[in-house]
Amino acid sequence: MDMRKRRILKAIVDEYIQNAEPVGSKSLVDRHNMDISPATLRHEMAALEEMGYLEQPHTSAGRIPTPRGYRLYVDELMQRHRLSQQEMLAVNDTMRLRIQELDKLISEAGRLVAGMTRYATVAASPHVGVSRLQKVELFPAEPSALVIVVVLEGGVVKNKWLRLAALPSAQTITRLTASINTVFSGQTAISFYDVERCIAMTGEGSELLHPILEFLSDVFKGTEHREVFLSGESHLLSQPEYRDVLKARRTLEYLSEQRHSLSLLPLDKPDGVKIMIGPENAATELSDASVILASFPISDGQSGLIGVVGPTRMDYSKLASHLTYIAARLGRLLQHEEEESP
Amino acid sequence: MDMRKRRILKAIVDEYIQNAEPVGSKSLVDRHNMDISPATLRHEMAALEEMGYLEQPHTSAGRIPTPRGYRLYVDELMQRHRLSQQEMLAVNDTMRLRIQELDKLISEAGRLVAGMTRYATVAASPHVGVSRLQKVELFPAEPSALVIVVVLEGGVVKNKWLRLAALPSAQTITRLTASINTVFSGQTAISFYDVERCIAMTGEGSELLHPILEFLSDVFKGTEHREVFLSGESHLLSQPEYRDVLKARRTLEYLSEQRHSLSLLPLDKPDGVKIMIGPENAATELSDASVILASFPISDGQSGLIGVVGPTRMDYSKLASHLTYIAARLGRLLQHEEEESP
DNA sequence: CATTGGCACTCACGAACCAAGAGTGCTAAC
DNA sequence: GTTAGCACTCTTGGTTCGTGAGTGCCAATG
Repeated sequence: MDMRKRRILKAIVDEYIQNAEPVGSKSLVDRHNMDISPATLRHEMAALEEMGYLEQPHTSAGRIPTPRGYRLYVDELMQRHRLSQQEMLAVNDTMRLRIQELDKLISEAGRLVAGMTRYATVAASPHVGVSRLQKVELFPAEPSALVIVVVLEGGVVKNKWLRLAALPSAQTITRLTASINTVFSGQTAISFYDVERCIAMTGEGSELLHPILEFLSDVFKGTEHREVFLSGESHLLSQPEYRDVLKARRTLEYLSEQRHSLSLLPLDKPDGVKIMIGPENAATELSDASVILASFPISDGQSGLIGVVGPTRMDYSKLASHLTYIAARLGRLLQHEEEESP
Repeated sequence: MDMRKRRILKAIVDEYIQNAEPVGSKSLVDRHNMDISPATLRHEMAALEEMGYLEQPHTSAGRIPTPRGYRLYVDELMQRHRLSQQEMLAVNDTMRLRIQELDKLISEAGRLVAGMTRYATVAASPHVGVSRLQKVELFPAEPSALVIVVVLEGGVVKNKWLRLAALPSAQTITRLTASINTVFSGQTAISFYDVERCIAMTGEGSELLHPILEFLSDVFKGTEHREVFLSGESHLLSQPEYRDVLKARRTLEYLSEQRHSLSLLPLDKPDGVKIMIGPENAATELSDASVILASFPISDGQSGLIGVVGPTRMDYSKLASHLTYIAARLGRLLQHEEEESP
């Protein structure tokens, strides 16, 4: 594949990304002041089509890139978009969000990206996989309620509000906490044997164990899948490829229903950006959409994901660099909070 | 307004809600086997139009209800839909969701409603307004991290993961916890004076107070607005009135952007269902949409909201009863968890 | 042999037009 | 007060047709 073909392909993809219209030989020559004639260009375009990088929506229309064309484009042709000083400043500024729960932070980051890129955005909490219990804490909170706080290794904190007929004594609470922590610290699930042991160890008040351990079990189960937050759905609708409501609905439906088990998420390269173009997506529902994902480290090896979803015709270059920057910033924010401001 | 007109109006609204098409005199007579002729019906329809309950999209089309028509319909005409045994069972079944954090529960409930009603759904956490601090708890969680847990009266629990260069001693932590609780328990905000007092009381280790109190302040601020969760957005697109992508986008944009300050939410009747039809919505962006909201009690006077958004042509009767039932169930679930299963 | 101008051909798109169908208002008769 | 009849209106869907952007092929050229 010679140099000229590459330049032409790049020009076509760039053009199509901008205008969303099949690009023809004449208009391309005009706009990109190339030094060849439309006829020559047509030859080359026919060749590129032959090779599978371009296609025609119908005879006698311009060419549009195939997924394979986009692939070559993102891998080799596109020039890396660099964030301007201004853009970086804007990110940093907005990023100074008040961090609270991890989940909140992540969903908020998704919203931020949606706002900045004007694309539909997915953000996912870490896939904790099996996560060890670090600590359980109980404390009375109201005349007749107990708050259970569960901390897992890696930063996940869950709590539950437990209403009771009567509040147990301080002593009982201490004993409960102690026995639960002794038995389950470092565990990754609740076994029948451990429950027995815990009941025995607790003695009086052990009837309270039931709801607490049930909650603990839910927490363990909950960490098995990542939680996925969606935002900026409306931006999908502003893309011309989703002018057809039915298509838009299908995509949106898929995104919001498969939220839980989004299988698109395996990200191998630890820190890189992953781009999935059209049919490269595992899900057939997304076979005419593209997904760009970036991961950000949260703590010891676990990482969250943030990315955008849109039509295959998307501004890969700009989005990739935006996502990289934001993910990096997010990772830094999460790992060394104390040194937050420069 | 005589009885017959009311019956006719009801029939028209029912019909239009089902079919989404302007209803004409002939088809109405056929389908609702009325005992009058189309011509008479036309007279009545003209009268109803005169009164402002009906309108024509264009001359020589059938009639559709005006917002005012819908209003009369929901206030006086529609028969209350009663949930079937099956439907109730389905609700209860799905409702047996694992309760964790309050926010999660609420957003999950929203998703549930979206799935059941096939409408776009909003769910809002309680508008706590000024909420008193009940308790702050700190505990070490990792070699170099501290988890802050803040409990407010009314059931809101917030936590934050605080990374530090070095973990303070157990003693210091106890002292910090004690002084914070002493000074701020029952408070609704952080005053400069209190901060001073707290620092003095803590003594050694008081440099840790800064990030903790900052978080506390964020929590106080955070409770000023309700948090709003959106789900089932894609259902909006399946309504024929949103076949126009532009309109759908505008509505969706409004819903997801105004999430924070949704001013549509003041609900006066404590336990009832509130229905806002078209222009009755404060927001002009929703002037051709309807909103049905139900509130559910969370604890002492505070309540959350759950509701659906759709075109003015919505199945008010069914939705209202569904929402009522779900909200009631939710409230019961939240207030007496222990007696969960019958 | 790659490049280019010329030419005939194709196809989506929008405008204009037309027929069918559903619905209306009005009027005169019951 | 109710109804049948009638003329009229307006949307909807299908067809036709011209236009324009684009193509492939070919012959001529450096």
